[in-house]
Amino acid sequence: MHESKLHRQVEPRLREAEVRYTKGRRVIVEELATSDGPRSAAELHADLGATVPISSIYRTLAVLEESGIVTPHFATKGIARYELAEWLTGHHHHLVCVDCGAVEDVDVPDGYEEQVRILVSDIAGVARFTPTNHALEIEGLCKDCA
Amino acid sequence: MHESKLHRQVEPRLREAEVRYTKGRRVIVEELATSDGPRSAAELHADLGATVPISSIYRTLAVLEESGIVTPHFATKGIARYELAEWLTGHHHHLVCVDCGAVEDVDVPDGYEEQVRILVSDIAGVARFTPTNHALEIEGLCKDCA
DNA sequence: TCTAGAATGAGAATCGTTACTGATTCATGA
DNA sequence: TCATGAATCAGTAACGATTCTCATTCTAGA
Repeated sequence: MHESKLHRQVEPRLREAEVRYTKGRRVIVEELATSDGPRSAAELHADLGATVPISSIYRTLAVLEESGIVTPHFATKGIARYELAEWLTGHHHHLVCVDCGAVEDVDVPDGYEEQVRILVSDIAGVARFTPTNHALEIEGLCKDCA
Repeated sequence: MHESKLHRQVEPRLREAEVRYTKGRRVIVEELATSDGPRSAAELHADLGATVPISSIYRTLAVLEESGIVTPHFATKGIARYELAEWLTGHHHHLVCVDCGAVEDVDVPDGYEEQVRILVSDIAGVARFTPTNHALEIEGLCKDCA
């Protein structure tokens, strides 16, 4: 996705939330857009060469989460990783390496995704649960750790 | 599941790992067996009426995890919840309430589960990923929060 | 029973994360 | 452009979950 297009999508959403789209926030959004999986605050801090204080990263992520720009992800013990929300990136699932903890995004072919949607609504119906989203986490060994 | 049967399953596995199946460990295993979803260390501490020190609970959970008796679960920010491993309870998935944070186990009918298994192995194949397990997390509102 | 190694209890230390504070930057209207 | 107040920033303190340390207690085998 082109950065400018991304910013054009994010900006109105933040304006609606009465939050400024500042340079610091743009940097985080761009960094998340170029990652191929969710990133933790510490990883973003390193990615950006420690140019942004860790506290600002946490604060920015909190603001972006509240505005629906990013979503948190908790597959690994003790740390939260964030990625751009699905309305920006499209629906996808995760490959979680049980060895090194890396998380990679994967797209699911439409036919399969349809099956999953049916499955989810059936299961939820039986349990009197109102589903809003679903996540298929595939655990295993990534190509580096295999 | 009868407690005695459960202990008969757990015991040899711990012996194999050269770990003792002590009274404190039995108490945690029993408590997990009677819960209908994963429990955090703090929740177990409360469930057991603070009779077991919180540090012992963490240590016991770590030992049980290493021996493959329990598996951790991280759907909620900042806290780990544990449940008996699937070889003791059967394969299942989770309903995660985005409002109150409660996690409930749910069984998936065989036909559906087969679809999911095929989906997982296909996706993993494309990404050169070696899957060991998968988890379908259904987020939404539980019957109390709807 | 005795002994060595394992497990436990209690508290301190650590880690990721969040909250707070004062300084700085920004957006707006004169 | 300049002044003003609001928003944001950086740095640090505080926080809760988890891990570590070590003295004590327990357990299994000699």
